Amino acid sequence: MKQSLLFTKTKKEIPKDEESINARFLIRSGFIDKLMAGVYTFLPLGFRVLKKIENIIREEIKNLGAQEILMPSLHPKQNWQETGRWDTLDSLIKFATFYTKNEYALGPTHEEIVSPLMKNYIFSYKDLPTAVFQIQNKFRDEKRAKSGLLRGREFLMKDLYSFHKNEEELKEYYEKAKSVYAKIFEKIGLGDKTFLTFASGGTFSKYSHEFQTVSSAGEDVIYVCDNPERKRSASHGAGCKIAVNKEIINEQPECPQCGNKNLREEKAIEIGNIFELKTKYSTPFNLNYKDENGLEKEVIMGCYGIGLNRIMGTVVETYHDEKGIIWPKSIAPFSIHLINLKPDADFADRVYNNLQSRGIEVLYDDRKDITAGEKFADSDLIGIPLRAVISDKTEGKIEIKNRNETETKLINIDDIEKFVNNK
RNA sequence: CGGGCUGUAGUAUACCGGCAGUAUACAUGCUUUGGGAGCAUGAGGACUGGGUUCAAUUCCCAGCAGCCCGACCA
Repeated sequence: MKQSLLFTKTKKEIPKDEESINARFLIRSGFIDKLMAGVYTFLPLGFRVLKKIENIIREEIKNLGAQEILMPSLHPKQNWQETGRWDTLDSLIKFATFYTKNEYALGPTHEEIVSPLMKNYIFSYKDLPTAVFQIQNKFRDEKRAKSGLLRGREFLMKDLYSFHKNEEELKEYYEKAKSVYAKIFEKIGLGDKTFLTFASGGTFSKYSHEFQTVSSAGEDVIYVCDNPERKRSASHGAGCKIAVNKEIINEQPECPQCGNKNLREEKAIEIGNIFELKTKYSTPFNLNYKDENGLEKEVIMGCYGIGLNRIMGTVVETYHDEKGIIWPKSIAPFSIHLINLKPDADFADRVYNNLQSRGIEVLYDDRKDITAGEKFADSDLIGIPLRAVISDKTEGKIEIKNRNETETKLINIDDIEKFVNNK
């Protein structure tokens, strides 16, 4: 992508009325644009990041055998009345249309839709287990949207629903979902700071589980265990990686996994959660199946969510310096930021075309009449992990630098790929 | 939903009961190119409604919007 063609521009001024680091950097650098409180447009750069996150999630969720679908955002009133949540769920956005006076809701979650949907397809124990997921915008009437992408009124979410014959089968799936989730956050670059957190609400383990990323921008308070004696197999060994949510710390004052009593209080952002729904939604919608003996039984359900916008905001909160964002490679909008400082673009154009032909995602700052300082400042702000500079000083070579380092290297064009692919 | 603060140009801000100023971004021209460059010229502005007043962008009230704190958050 040639930067001269990018319609967005960076801004020097810090946006008024944006306190959070993620909103400030993402708006200044042209990743997002605010429409209203908690509602943002994803601009070309931001959209690329969102898609990267989405693809990582999609790829991993396949390991759970779930099939991707897309359910409507516009929901009929009746489905929400079946469960009573039309009246009890404060954050449900409800409205009546002007002409027909029909009443609808905008989907904040999809238990009320997916349960009657699957009733059309699940009849027998032979149809179970099965699972569906979607990546879709959700709507919630947050009383107080805040902190940029961290708490929005419209946001992209991956929601997965699993259907089982019995609780043992659900539990098995639930455990598998736990490890898939850990893998996802690892890939996105939040693994080191993300803790499997025990919260209230479960039954078979008496807990539900949240994935909480330690951050000063977080709204939640958790008590983390990073006991190095007990390393979680799925992680890279940053200790136990378990935490307890504040809401249950009094009943659960020690690490549920290793018994460590020295838990550390931290603020954290909830970026994912997993719930056992059991028959909470199969009952009102009569979602049943026939077992081997022809007996009618209720389908056992689980649900599993990940907030994509929130992940993007959390990454910016976690990885930045005073100059701008520092994207992890896996979700950066581009792999390399190529900057031309020479008066003529011949060599830089060749390098750009060469990289493109090798399938490397490159943002090429080909803008004329922009000073070196401004290009560097923009590059730091946008935060692509690798920067390549071509100037009169580089004499046919390319100066390369990681965003999070100060050391530069002069290399030949053929060696660029090594830097793109390696850490 | 309670409390507080704030609405001035695309953005960020200043002053003021009587001609609204600056920076940045934008347009044009020239100069400039290793850390947000310089000169010149140009275009662009007081959230909405009501009140007080000879006169309101300024003071008062209401609405709307935004931010912060709290409560809430499948």
